Amino acid sequence: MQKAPEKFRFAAVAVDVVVFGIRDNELCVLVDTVHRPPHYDNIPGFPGAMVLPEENTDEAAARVLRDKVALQPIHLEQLYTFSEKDRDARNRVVSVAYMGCVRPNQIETYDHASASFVPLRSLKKMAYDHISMLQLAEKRLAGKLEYTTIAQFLLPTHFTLTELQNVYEIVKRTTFDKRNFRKKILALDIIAETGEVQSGVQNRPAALHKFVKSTIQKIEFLG
Amino acid sequence: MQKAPEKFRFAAVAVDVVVFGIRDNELCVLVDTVHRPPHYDNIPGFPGAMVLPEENTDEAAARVLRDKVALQPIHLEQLYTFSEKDRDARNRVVSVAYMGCVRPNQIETYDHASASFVPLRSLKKMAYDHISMLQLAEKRLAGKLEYTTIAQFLLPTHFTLTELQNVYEIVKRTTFDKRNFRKKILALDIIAETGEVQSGVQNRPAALHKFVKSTIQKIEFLG
DNA sequence: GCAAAAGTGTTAGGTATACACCCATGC
DNA sequence: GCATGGGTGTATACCTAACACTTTTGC
Repeated sequence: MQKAPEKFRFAAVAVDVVVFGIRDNELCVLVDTVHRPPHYDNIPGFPGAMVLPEENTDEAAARVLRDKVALQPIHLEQLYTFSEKDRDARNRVVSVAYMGCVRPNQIETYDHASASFVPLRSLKKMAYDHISMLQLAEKRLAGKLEYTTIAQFLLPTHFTLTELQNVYEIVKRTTFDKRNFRKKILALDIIAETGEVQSGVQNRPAALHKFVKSTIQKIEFLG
Repeated sequence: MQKAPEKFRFAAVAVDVVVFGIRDNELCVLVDTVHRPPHYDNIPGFPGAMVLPEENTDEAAARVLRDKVALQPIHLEQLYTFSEKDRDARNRVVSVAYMGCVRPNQIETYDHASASFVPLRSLKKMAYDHISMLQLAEKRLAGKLEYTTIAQFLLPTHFTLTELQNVYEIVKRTTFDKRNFRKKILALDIIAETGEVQSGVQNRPAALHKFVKSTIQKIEFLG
């Protein structure tokens, strides 16, 4: 594959990845530390990298997570492309942003020198235009809960109905009636009992459920 | 603004624009003629161009329509970014695809040497990966009808309720009961009577309506 | 037996659906 | 007066929302 003509190659194509996960009943994102004097001095930013000649942007997003922050997200999808001329003060970079999800155990065991999962509310300033990315990603995630089974990627494979309801309540910043939530979600036929129950809890153990399909599905609008 | 380092500038960033409009009760898109031997020999493709140093991709998409096909769409939004390594056989091009809408009078009066509005069903083969873009854009448009007021951009500013219903039926490839459709759409309080009626029709003239807000709004899910 | 979370039904109000006829206009 | 599309109401089924108590377990 040839390079494009020089005059059109003023910009680099990058990917940045917003990875969501839930910890301690809070929505968190994975941020790395950006240190690029003189513009950025140890400020949080999403993991990202330039796209390489031998990969497309999906592959670049997966590589960034694997190689830069040692993480394999359970779900990854394209979010939006950010192309403002001055979004990177050093030179022209067009960034294809991705959104990902990880399960709670991936957060609990996560350990990295510079990157970590932090609650959304703790992020006031971020490098580049990453605050815009975060806002858009959060909206997209909340939206997708309503019409897809994306919630499964923020849960263990086997989970209780209360845990599932918590995902909805945390991401959508609202509360639901327990009985109505269960009726609605069970009527969709997207989850099934595993037959197992919780262990090691001090109260009545809840029945464990799983998503019938392990890939993302469309569901009927779930307020 | 500097250029990015040479090693990351192997790709060019392009935009391609999928413009929808309705003519003769059919959903049409604007296609231009791609003639790039030896790969493409007068095959339809969406208008596109390389992004220039002095613009972002939104601006590039607007410029492409203005300068290449002499069209000012009434609505334009980012669709998806296509980055497969071999999507352009000549060299590496990452394309940020946009979706636009035009009103019927813009189609009726449209006249251009190489570009034209054609019904979707007439497009079997297209240049590059433009068939994928078209499929995604069509799905996005149908989806957005349900939860936004995007339909307004496919209609004259003053329209009849039947015309509005036709937009939904054509794009979603289905039919609705007239009374139920009207009840639902009127209950949303997004459209108002203009006080005018149709003229020059052979039957009872329909009342003309308009969208209360001329920008795209979120609405409650409208099946 | 107490603390903690799990699990479960009913009712009422509102929404969605199915359905058919009369109206206004131009020719 | 006829052809054409415009405009309207009701009854039923379904879905949604509000609401509180009993069960099971570990300690």
